[in-house]
Amino acid sequence: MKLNQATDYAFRAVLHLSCLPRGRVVEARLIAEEQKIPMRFLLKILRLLTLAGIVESYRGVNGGYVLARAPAEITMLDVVEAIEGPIKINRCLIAPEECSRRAVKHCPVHKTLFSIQQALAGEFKKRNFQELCESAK
Amino acid sequence: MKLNQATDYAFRAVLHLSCLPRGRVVEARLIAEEQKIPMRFLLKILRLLTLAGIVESYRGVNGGYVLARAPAEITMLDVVEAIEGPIKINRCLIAPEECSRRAVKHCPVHKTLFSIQQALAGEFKKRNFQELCESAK
DNA sequence: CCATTAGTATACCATTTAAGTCTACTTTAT
DNA sequence: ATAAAGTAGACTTAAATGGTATACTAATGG
Repeated sequence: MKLNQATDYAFRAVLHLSCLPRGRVVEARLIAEEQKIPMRFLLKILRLLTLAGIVESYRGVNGGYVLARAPAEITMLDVVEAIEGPIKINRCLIAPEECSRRAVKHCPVHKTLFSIQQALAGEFKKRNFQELCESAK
Repeated sequence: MKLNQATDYAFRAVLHLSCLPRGRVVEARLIAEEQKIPMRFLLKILRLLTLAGIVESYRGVNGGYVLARAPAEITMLDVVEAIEGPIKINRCLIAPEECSRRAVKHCPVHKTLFSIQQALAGEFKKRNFQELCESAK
């Protein structure tokens, strides 16, 4: 029931970018130093954020990363899912075949967990990086 | 961001007991068979539930487990915490010393995660085993 | 056009955690 | 006394986590 360290780093990296003037490209190295994230590990995280369309990357001299859209349009859920994939709090919700048919049919636990999962996703979705950046000031 | 398999088993074990006539003592073996939980593993889980005061155990012939209180008084949060300990979605909330002072002071991420954590715990707390048992029928 | 800077792609590694099993022991009813 | 049932804790295997290393590609600018 815990977020990855990578997700925590991702929050901080996206927050860092969110607090910069819109459109400013910044190298991974600077984010790593500023946010105290191991450089190589951060690069992996930034790759995931890029693939998820949260940031854009530029290679070569003067390269780096920028937010792909306005901070207000990026939620914590976007970031969590970019790093960890869709939120699934329960094994059976991921692989229903792991539950015996009996369990699935008779066990209300799974239905309930699903609704809790939805609520949790909703909480992450409520928070965007413009707000986060404002409360950082 | 996922519950342990053990927690899922625990839900099912407590649900099983919740649906029995009040005060009925039942051996682990029966729960294991009925709920398709590996016997030895279930025993470990029941031990945790016992220590948490959710079930009571009786040793020896005709021994087994009973709920320690009414199903309506047992929430999913009780069970989650019995198995996994207090809900902590973020590393830094567990071990604040792992965050640099800088992060803690300047980073609104941690404050936000804490409020999400509270919401999540609230969701688990809302659900009790009387309700679960009723929806099992 | 090539040297430098910066991101990309993979493979690798060490630790920790999860899930489950094994052996030996204690308690209790009959 | 014996069999049934829970308790204790060491042990095992596999996967996930967190991080590193190596080699590559792309872009810029002198």
